[in-house]
Amino acid sequence: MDNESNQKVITRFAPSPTGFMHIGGIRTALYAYLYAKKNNGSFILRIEDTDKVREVDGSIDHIIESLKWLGIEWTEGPDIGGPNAPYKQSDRLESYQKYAKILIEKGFAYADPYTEEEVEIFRNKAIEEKRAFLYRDHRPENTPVWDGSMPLRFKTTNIKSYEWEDLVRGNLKAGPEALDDFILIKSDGYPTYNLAHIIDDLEMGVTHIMRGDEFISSTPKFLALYEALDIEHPHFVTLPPIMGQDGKKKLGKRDGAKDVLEYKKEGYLPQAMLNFLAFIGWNPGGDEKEIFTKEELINAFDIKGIHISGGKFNEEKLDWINKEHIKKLDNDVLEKYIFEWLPKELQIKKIIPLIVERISKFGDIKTMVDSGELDFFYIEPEYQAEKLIYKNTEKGKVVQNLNDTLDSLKNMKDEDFNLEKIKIVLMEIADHAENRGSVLHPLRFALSGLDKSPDPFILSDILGKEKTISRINKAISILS
RNA sequence: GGCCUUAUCGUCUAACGGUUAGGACAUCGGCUUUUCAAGCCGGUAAUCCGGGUUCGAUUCCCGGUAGGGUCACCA
Repeated sequence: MDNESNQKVITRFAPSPTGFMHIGGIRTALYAYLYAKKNNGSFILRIEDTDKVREVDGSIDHIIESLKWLGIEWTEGPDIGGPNAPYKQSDRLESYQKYAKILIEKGFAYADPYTEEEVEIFRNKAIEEKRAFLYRDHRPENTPVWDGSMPLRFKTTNIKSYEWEDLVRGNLKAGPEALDDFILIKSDGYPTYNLAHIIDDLEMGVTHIMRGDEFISSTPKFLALYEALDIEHPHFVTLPPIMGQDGKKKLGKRDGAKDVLEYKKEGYLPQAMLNFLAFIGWNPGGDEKEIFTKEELINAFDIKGIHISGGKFNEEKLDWINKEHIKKLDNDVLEKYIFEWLPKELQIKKIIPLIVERISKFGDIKTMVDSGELDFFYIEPEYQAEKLIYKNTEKGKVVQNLNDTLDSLKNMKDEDFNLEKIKIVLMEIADHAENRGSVLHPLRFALSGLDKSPDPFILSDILGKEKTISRINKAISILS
């Protein structure tokens, strides 16, 4: 346990319901979850719905569905309640009001009489002059009594540099420029993130805050607020950014970050996703092992292994991880997974072994379905004649081989037409040919019409005698 | 622009002053098999640049360069 103080670890994931969950958000949730689990602590799901303009209907359900799919389970949250309920910030307005009043009384907060437009003018002037915008440069001398109709701002009274410890980044510092009179309560009565998250973390006893590096810059403001309230701050755990596939930009909703549930639709296993996400920005050290189950991740997780620099989202690696997790599935689980993805026409027991055989090679069944690898079963394949030719084999020889296989298969009794017997019959012909490929390749192609496909034995078995024979006939006629 | 911050193969990374700089994905080559694939084996490939500190720097310090973040009545 790397929790020094023997205090129970309490982490939280606090998304705002402004749309879908993307990779970055999920990864933050995952680390908070893993750390809490590792230390037998609590993991809180808290909804930060203080921005009523940006709120998107259905987001909360979507967030919950995303986390549940991945198996990231919370011990307290809006759907299950808990000792610190409620878990939606819009239901906690009284708390924020209470602390706002305390701040006003202490002289740490004041009403902002400017309109948004007036502040905007100040800001634009600063941008024009290539300065950082600071509201406190424009702080009015005499501020009105706060009646809730105006924003309430934090009053920065101690302009100084701050230094603080981050469990990942070490000692961080920022100059006085980072301090400003930020808004605590908006004119619509809702608190800003700045105030709300600090009050909630305090009331919920959060010990470790996992969050992205975009919060480093605003940490001095939070530190000033912690000081004003005379409370201790939780440990800061800054996570490295996840960059987009193309390389440069931090992965965000605007830059093509996908909804995690999209990955579910694409056939990725939740455990593969979890494994992959954990490894963008964290590593247990050592070599070799890269495939981890959720339990193994919990066991291995350590804040010391979190990286400081960002990593790119690499889908090729995700594909490989997914493949490895598919290989680990028990047969009955795998069958269930396969059936979920199969088109109705293919939902027959007999095809399962074929797919089981193929799936660990392709990595995911969605790819198999989308690439048309399974269409051969109910759609007669179309292909170019030359595709039937194996390497340098003469055309006449190919036709002859196809005729030989056709005759042998025709002669099989219907009740003998099964995988085992088909294999014996076909291998008999193949072994007597100058090379096996000249027999097996044309047959495989005639049956599937695919460059990559299962072997001709299993194809024949699944298609059945009638379809197998008619497709061989078709191939012969194409070649003649 | 101010402030903060980062930097190892193409990509994800290991290394906690001393290694032939290791692994994985991708790529390339070989082997094997029942065609293709898959599998197995192997190869190519990296410490951003310049100064220090040190007997010795990927590792510590400074500067440069290049990235990222932030400067909202968003979180």
